[in-house]
Amino acid sequence: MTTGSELPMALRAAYLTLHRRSDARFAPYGVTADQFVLLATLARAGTLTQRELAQRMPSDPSTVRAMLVLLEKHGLIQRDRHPTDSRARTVSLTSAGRRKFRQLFKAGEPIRAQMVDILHPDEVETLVGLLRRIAASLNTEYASVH
Amino acid sequence: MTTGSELPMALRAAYLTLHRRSDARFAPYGVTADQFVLLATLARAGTLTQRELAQRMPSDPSTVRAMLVLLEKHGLIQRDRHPTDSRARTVSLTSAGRRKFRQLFKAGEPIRAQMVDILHPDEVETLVGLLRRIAASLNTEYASVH
DNA sequence: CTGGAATCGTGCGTATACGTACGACCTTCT
DNA sequence: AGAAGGTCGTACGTATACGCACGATTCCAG
Repeated sequence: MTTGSELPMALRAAYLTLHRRSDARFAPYGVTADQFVLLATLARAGTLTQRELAQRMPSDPSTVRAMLVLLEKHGLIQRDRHPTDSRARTVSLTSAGRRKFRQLFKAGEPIRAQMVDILHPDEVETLVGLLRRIAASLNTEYASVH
Repeated sequence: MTTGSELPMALRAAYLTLHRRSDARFAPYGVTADQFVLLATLARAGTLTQRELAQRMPSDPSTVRAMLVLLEKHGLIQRDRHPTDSRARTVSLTSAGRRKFRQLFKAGEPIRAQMVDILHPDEVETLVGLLRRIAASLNTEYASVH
């Protein structure tokens, strides 16, 4: 209400709605919304360690691992030993993964378009900027009194 | 990138960051961020059916049910038979639930404040408005060609 | 007032989101 | 070199987020 709850609630509602729609949209391809995010991140970056991938999603490393195990089983990504750091594993798309990503990107187009169409171009830019400021701020522990 | 992916990604990043921070903040009270949302919704509305509660969160009814089973076990909410509709069950906070909610609301204050402090008041209003338009739009199936 | 459609809650299966603890390995400092 | 401390991935447990199918009930059309 008159409290500061409106922003968090609106953020939650918007995200969950987007997530539901995306899941439904990608389901016929046997892929989830979050898997799409992972594939998109890899498509952009090429090869990453699991850690780097998790940071860019952004998601927890242990969550990403579970997703990778699944996606590897489905043949969309591959994990190899890191050339110099034998703790790490590198992750990249297979050619099947690249192909699948292109399909998904097309399939998702209507949703992205719908989000953008109801806003003016300026508003999109504003919104993205505000969201990024929020995320950046919430990632810092906000040095309290000491 | 230059595609429409920025908005969905920024929305995802902002929400997940908020969710992590909130979870960490509420953990000492034995409550999750989503449970807080549920309690807050009940605190505002009083008594609701499970269905109505799910719509307002907004979450899936089966998700809400699982949360209610947990919260009931913890003594924070109670479920009773609906007076006129014997299919439905009504949900409301117990007095322990109301007490807990007041604590949580205070505990969450710094996070809400942090979100608002880095924005001008106008920006907060703008952001909430934009998020609501997005959510509303994505909830409608966007009548395609026919 | 009766038979079909819609609605409520439940149960089950899968995927995500974390936190935490662990072993293996790298790095750095002495 | 050797020890201390950090980092990488893994494994496990819990909570959410759904979809789907089911039985029970209510609602509505005829």
